[in-house]
Amino acid sequence: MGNINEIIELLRSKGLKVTPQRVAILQLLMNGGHFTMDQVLNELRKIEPNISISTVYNTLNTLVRLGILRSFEADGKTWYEMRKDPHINVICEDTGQIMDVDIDVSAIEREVSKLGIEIKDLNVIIRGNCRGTS
Amino acid sequence: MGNINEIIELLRSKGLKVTPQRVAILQLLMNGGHFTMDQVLNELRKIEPNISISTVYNTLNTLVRLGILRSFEADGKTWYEMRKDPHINVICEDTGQIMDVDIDVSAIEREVSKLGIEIKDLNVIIRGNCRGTS
DNA sequence: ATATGTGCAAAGGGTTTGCAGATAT
DNA sequence: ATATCTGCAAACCCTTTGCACATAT
Repeated sequence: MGNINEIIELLRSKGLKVTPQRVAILQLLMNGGHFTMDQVLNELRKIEPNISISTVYNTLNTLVRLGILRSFEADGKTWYEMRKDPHINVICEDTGQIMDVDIDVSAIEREVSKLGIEIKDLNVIIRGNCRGTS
Repeated sequence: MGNINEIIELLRSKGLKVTPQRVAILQLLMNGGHFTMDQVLNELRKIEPNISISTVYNTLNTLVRLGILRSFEADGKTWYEMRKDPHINVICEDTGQIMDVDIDVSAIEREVSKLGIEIKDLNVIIRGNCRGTS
């Protein structure tokens, strides 16, 4: 997790320059979880104290465009996560946290494709109360 | 569709005052479709030329809070629609339009409930290309 | 050497807020 | 009569943009 050589390889393969900022951002996100720009910025400042808002946005948006990250909007902010198998994002109204729930959504994809719609991205966002789950 | 007496009844039943602005907003949304605040404002100004941004926001947010409308976020904006059976919102990247696709999502609801999560709202948002569909 | 990336500050777009005057009950 | 609602303007996020300097290749 967060393997540096893997990250360098990934950036190079996409034609991106390998900068400390980009490596740090990818290391953070590769450990899993969901982050807003603000959360990324705060974490990154521990490692790269001078990293700027625009660099974080630039990087996140670039990585989304290249398909490395996914983004979705909730609570008035954009959230970023590593792109992986389609899943469900559950937003807990008590804790404000977002968690992944791995449920098969291929039935929905199949139905929608049948209608002639080419799916670029699928987001299942559930707002709820996760008390009872840890 | 947009039955005025029905709307008046609805507002009264929620303890809201029946104002021309609220009636007009509900009439618009009861005909179906998805609207941003801006779209609502533009439509409403045809009927109530002096209606203000804050009134539109106030009304939309109040109606969401009372469960009459649903809202979700996409493309940096909040979208509003009448609350009805769970369905899928497909955002067409070409036309920018949002359309409903009625697909059963109860399987997902069941799975998530099993995990002890109390669902307050379920959103399935698909970004795609609707060429081929009309 | 040079194309690309970074940091800063300013601008942009959507949404909320505070408040005085207006309106529904 | 009065609690609620409306409209206006200002304030508040979050995100993007322009540009000079710095850095990776």
